[in-house]
Amino acid sequence: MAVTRRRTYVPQEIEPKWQRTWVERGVMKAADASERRKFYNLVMFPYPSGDPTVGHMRNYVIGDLIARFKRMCGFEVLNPFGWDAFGLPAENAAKKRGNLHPRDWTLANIQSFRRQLEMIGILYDWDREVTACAPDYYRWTQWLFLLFFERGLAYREMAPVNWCPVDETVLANEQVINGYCWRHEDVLVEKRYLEQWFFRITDYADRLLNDLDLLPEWPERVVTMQRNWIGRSHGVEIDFPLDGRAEGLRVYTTRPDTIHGATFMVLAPEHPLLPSLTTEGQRAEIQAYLEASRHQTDIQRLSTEGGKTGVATGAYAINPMTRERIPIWVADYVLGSYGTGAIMAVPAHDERDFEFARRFGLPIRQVIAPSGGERIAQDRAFTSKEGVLVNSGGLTGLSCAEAFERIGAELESQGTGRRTKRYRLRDWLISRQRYWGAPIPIVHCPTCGLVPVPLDQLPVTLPAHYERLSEQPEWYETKCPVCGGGARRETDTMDTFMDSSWYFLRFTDAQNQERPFDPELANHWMPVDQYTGGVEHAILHLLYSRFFQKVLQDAGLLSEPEPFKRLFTQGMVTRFGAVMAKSKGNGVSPEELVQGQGADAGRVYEMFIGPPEDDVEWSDQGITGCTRFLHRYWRLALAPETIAVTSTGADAAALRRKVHQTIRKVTDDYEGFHFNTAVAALMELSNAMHEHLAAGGERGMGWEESVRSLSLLLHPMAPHITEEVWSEIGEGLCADASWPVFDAVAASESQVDLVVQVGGKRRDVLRVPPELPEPAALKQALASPAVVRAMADREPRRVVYVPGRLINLVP
RNA sequence: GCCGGGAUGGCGGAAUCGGUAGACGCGGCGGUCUCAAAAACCGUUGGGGGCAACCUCGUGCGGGUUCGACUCCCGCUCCCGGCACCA
Repeated sequence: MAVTRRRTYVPQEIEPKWQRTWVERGVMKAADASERRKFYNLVMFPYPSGDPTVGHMRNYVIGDLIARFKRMCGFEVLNPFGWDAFGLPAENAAKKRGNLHPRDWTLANIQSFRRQLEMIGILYDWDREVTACAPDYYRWTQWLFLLFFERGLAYREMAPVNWCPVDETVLANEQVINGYCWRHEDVLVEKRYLEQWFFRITDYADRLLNDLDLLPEWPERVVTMQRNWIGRSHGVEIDFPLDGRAEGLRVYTTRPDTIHGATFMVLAPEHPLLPSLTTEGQRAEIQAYLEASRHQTDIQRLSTEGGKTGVATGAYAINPMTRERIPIWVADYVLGSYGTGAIMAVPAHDERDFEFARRFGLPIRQVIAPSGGERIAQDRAFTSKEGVLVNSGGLTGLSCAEAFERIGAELESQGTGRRTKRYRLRDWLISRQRYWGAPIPIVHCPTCGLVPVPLDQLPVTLPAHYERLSEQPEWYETKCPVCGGGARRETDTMDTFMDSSWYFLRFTDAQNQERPFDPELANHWMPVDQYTGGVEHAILHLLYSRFFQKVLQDAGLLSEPEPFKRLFTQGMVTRFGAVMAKSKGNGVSPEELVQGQGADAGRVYEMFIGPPEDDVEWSDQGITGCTRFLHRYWRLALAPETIAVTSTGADAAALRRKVHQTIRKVTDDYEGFHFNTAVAALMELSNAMHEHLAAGGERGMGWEESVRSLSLLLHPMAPHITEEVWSEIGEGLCADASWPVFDAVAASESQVDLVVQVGGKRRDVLRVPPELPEPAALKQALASPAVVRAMADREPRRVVYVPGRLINLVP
């Protein structure tokens, strides 16, 4: 008998069947031409490691949930997937396992990863799959490089760069964390002076900063991190005359208002004027200082906190406001790479200058005083801008802001300075000296110089043989595309962040053989409506992608200024206190989950475990609550007759009310990413349904509505079990069904709890209509024995009444 | 050091335009079923007091505002994340 057969819920018996059905029916295929409103849902494409855990699956479950939910709400959903498949881990793994090729390792991982996604029921439009290491993808990455090159945004320059001695390649600034390599937390990055490729991201600094205002649906902290990373400051460049020389010394300061307090100057060790400024008497000491600082890594320079070092050059500059002669020092607390590499030091109003002046006995002169006239502490710098000028000649008495403008204007009219801005952001170093990346499509010709590879010769494919490109002459020896003479291919590859900076565009037109994408299709689908991924990409990937979007907008290929409309950053999953990973021995694999509790229970649990933006601790027994919930749902939907009637008095209107309250709650929670409370609401509904049956409730239309609604609301989280139930109670696929419609009338309560307080303390609860008028409420409250006792013959001096919530009698 | 986020039962967490603190779940306890156990199901579960109706304390700590504070304000402690000589 059919009923007997389906009395038990066995996830392994139904899950593969529905996974096949969804694929056969093309459930997640996105149509470019559709009557429906588009919704571009994207999860960050992963680097395909071999052993994904349920921790990794968390954001794919979130993405799948949103995609399924939006489809049911009537959107044409684009929900694609791909692989960030270039990069060093593949090379390192290949090296470790002998003669394995990075490509083979990567492609095997992709297969395994994809299988695990599929077995937990995650659907994508696989027709649009993108693989960064495939020639038909990196061909277009190279195409985009050449676009940047033509637009003057890619350049080659000798520069001191960050070098990771383990990976044997350079790193972008963004990939250096406190002086350590981002991939090896115990490996110090070295400084090397090399010729490298850069992207002029600093040209876009203002737009990258200003357009953050277009992103109200990004997490505040990500916006803040980007803002700080770009680090725009407004200041003034000032030329300080040098004593006894014609040329000046240019400095950058954000505090020109403190110029009367500038009692010395400091040059960075790299400053070009340093050798010519150094006097004979100081030369030996300066040489020794430079020698010492050159051998220091960044981390060592940073660790000199609490003890700044420096040497006087013997030269002097003239303070243009006070006409004083002030000494010029060299110190490595001034960076050669920021501003002009030289500063005016105002020890009274800058902590670093203060510390330096204290150490070397240089004069400290206060020129700003708190506006309130308070005395300032003598043992530290007064750095507030809320003050007025003192000891500042004709400017004395002005506020800091007024003085900034006045001095700026004065210097500009004299031609000795100008107001300007600076950024912390540096140009993006994109070249890497390894094998497993997209080759930079440039040819070095001894006669023609840097020659871009013609577009019709793309892609410049990687040689089949796995070895550093610069070691493979048979690959890099070529002919110049312009003059035909002997030439050499660029042997650097591109940073993998290049691949991920535009993949979301390729998804809109993944099969295009003529161009990276058709602008019309890209503009149809873009921007990404919902982007979900880890916070670890808050700066790097998201900043680079925004940069690409803007460059392509300038090139006329895109119309939107920003690629990602709404961003969600999910937390990590830990187990036994550490981030879940196969290598740490604390991972739970998708296979284990599917074979144990089933994909649906795992998905529901991942959503229920905690707020999705928080890190959460996986609990092996915590999941049982979700398993029980699914079993209960199964029994309610398919075998309600097995639930024992233990009382009478079922209320059909109450059930219907609960159903509609749940529709509203779950819909709002899905929209607002409160998946944990959505699960709780569905559990509540199933509890109410169970009580309804236990109280002898009938199983007519109201009951059916509750089963259908619960199935639809649960489907995005637990698609297999709901699909199986739907095949018994509904038409077509549950995945294709429409989202339930909320009925406000059905959801409204005729009677609500009214809390009665006496002096702010809860004394009783009354069942009353929600809009009960105050006099009636007061009358009922005063009739309550508990209230009579608490009032103790006193009269209410005051009554606070909030209809539908509480009445508070204040004696 | 600076910026941001947080602290609620045994545990994960709900509830923040100020209005029943602890939804939902885990675990615990008691029970049904069973030869027994598991599973499932039912009941119960913040602390203290009381036979009970009830009373009382309780959202990191100390103050304050309010009829009423997990929620707002002031001052702390601790935890997490980001940045860290950017002039």
